[in-house]
Amino acid sequence: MRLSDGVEWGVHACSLLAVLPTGSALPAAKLAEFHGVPSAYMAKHLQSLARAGILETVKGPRGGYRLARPPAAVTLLDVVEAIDGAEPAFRCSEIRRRGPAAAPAREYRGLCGINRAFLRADEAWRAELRAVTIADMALTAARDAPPSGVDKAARWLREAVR
Amino acid sequence: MRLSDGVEWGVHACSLLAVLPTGSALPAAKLAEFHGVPSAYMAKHLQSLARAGILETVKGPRGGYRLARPPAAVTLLDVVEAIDGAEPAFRCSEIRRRGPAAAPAREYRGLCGINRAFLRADEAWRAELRAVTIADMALTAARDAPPSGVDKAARWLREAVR
DNA sequence: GTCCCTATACTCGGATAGCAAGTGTCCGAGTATAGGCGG
DNA sequence: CCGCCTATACTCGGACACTTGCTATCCGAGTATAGGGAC
Repeated sequence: MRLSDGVEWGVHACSLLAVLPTGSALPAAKLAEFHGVPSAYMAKHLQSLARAGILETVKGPRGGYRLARPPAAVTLLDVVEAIDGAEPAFRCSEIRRRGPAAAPAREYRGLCGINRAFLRADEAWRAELRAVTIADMALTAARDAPPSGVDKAARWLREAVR
Repeated sequence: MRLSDGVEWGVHACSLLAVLPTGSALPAAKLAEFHGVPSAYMAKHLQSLARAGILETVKGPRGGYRLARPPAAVTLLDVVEAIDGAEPAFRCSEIRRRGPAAAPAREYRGLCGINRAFLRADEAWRAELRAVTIADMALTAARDAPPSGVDKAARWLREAVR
């Protein structure tokens, strides 16, 4: 089981957009450059985020992406589901209804017990991600990063958003 | 993000092995037949479970697989990690250290905040799966299944383990 | 009748193809801007 | 000097190859068993 790399990029991108001056936007190419990742692929994931209503797009010159909501109103789960999809990791194929011991399908009531257990685990995972917001991530990143890094980032941002 | 299908098969297989008479074993082909899945592929996952010490193998005629521990001592997490691997779903590629705002690598102390958040979620997921055992699953399956299905399964098992 | 030996058939185990989803890239559609032109 | 128009360049957006890892399968190595033969 592996989460798409795009999720990591998406969270980082949103965290950077969270500290953007109000009203301004950052194009995909700049976001990719800042994180040192391929521009075209970053753009793909930003599109997913925009489609999900997390980012809003500004077209034309001086356009780009910006957060569509306050950073504190965007959870990690929002980003994960936008990029990776909202389906649970465990997908029950109802194999209990197959094989020689199977009963008629209509006699099975409720979900398979195994499925229920995995859905509970999935919900616990989601709850944890729902409790963390992009605002938290931006703050943590600023707090944890080396001072020289924060400084360079601020300088770069001023130049990029010009 | 998607969990391997083999995990579902593995849990079902272990649940069936949990109700096996003590000392007997069930070959991969029979386990596959019972669940209506391809025999060779089921065998592959059973091998993973055996390698992880969850199942033990009995070679030769009347051989097969059986649980290596009491069903209550095998958790869903054990099965998941045996088949799907134990690595966390989110893998941090440290992109914070790349790009124009990066500081020298040695200045970064501790894990990336985003990574920490995802690891917390991962741990919550694991804790939930660690709390459920194969014994629970076998019991639940027997309780939830239609009576006719339980009956057919018992009959089939008696015949298969012969 | 009992013990031993051998051939058998059945089991697991790892090495081998096929396929789907994620990874990475490109070019076209649309638009705010900047400059030039006319009034 | 001011307002309008047009051309421009910059942006996103979806459609197109490629690679990795999961899916599915096969045949070989090893062993408990069952049957036959000797004592």
